Amino acid sequence: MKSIKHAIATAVAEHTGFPAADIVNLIEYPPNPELGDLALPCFQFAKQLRKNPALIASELADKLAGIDGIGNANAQGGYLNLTLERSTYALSIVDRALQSVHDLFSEERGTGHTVAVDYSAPNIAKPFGVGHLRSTIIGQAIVRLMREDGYRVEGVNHLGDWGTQFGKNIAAYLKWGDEETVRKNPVRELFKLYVRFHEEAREHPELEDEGRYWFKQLEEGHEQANRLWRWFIDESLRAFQETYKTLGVEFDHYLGESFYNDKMDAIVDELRAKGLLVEDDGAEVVDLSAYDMPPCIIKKSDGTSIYATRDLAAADYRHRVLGADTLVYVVGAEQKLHFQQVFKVLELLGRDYAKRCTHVAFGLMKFNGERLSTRRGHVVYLEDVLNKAIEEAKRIIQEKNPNLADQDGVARSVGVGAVIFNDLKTYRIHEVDFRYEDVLNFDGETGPYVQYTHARACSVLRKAGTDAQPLNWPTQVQPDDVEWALILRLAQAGEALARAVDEFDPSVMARYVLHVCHAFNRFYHNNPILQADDPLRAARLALTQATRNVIAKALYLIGLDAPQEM
RNA sequence: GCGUCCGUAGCUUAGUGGAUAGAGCGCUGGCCUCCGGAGCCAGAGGUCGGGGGUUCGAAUCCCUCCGGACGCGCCA
Repeated sequence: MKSIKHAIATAVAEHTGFPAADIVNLIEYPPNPELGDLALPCFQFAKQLRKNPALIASELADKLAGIDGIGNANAQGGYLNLTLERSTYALSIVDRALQSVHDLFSEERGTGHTVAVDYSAPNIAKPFGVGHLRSTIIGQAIVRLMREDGYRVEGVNHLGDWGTQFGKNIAAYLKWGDEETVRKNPVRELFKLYVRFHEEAREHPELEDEGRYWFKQLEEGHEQANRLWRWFIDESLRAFQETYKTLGVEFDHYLGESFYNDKMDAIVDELRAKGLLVEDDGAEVVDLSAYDMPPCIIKKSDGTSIYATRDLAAADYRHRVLGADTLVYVVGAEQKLHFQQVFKVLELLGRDYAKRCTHVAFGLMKFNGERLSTRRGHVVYLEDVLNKAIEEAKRIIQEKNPNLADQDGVARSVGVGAVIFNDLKTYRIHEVDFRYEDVLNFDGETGPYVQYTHARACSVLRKAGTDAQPLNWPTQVQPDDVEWALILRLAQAGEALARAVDEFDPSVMARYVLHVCHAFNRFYHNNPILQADDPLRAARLALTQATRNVIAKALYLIGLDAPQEM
């Protein structure tokens, strides 16, 4: 699609004197396919050229009719509408989808860049709730999308394994904990203790001091404190790995906050040497009032570190050791100010990568309209959600496809896919009110719908037995309207990837693949494939396989499995 | 109070300067002697939160008001 747009823009630039690069962005898809395949509104040119838009459009139509690949050009109410030569174009798109679907999606725009993506980052000794789902799967999708676009990507899990909360964990465990009970169900028991700590702290605020005391002990290397802390981490990590395995999520590095304990002094010293550190109420801060921001606390008044300090050290580590020139943080929108402060401090430190830091914010996840709060023990366990979805998938399989092999495996792919897709399909900044009735509905714009479409295409190809034969679109076949609509969708894969990457927004890809599926299902419904006669049958089989490749790739990019049967 | 974000059909939402505002869920109706009905087709349902402005053209940009969420120094 890009090359044809380019050819059009070049010709229009010649005629109007406007830069071709700007014209490319003006080209759009007409609201109604009867108008044409591509359109260029000519209103912008009117002022400069001192002609009315309708006249410009019709002059351009004459000019463009001769371009290779353009079947028809006509003017309509200030718009220049263009129709492509269907069979030529069908061959080129289907061929690319069959030979190398990667090339259909990617122009390798990220070549030469390394990006560190920070995602998931669950807290040790706390359950993995649905709230953590968003960062985890948005981040995983961004990793795959950027890799597809040619970036070298380092996925980092910035585990919450340090901070005052562990002082609280330790204090609570020493007060009320019992080794035996914790050992049996570590995350759940530790969490119970943590919640109790906050409940009792409401009546006895001195508990907070006790928590801070134990955190200070931890930072100063107190032996028992460190042993307990290590234990909490081992147990939690084991539980998290299970969840990641179910979700199909992977990381290149597990680098928790504690990893930076010995790397913060360098940053603090540098801040001090550059005169950026000032004392304020006993704490050491970077004053950001010149940028209309509250100060960034670097050291608390009791001398212990804080998350901003760790984020600064982590940023340097990702740049220097991991080689990243671009840093991406997939973290909730409520931390927006924090990241603005950290990025500003990096800039003040003279880090050249500071301008290539992005906070990919997303909206809060609520449950039945209520805010989830780990402190108050209000959590929805992700494990429970996934299990329910998998059960529902299994139930539907038994109802609709009882002879399917590997029902458990497929039910897992479909159930998990439903949960992931439900989260990714909406623009990430919106709040999500998690409701089982939505997640467990497998009709309409859902993961199972996309997977079903993929399985259906696979089924046709299996029956045709053509998997080994080279397929392609025979040029003597003219695509009909339904086939053409599908081909045009496939042709937009590259635009979908580029936009998803530029906006760090997987929902772009999720919506794209929904459009592909709808176009394919329409095609499937209207046009017999296997019973067609040969040039047509070959064409439709090729289109089916091209579509299957595109769907499979898109599903992979947003982190869903693509079962061949379901 | 200040700052940021969000407000589009009953619900979830797409579209962020261009043609009659597009989908899905739910609701109503139609389509399996035919490649998988987790599908396809059609219908009802919209003062694009209100008002003002900029523009040939505004859901989209600016101002203002209303509603909601989040944030605003030692939690992350």
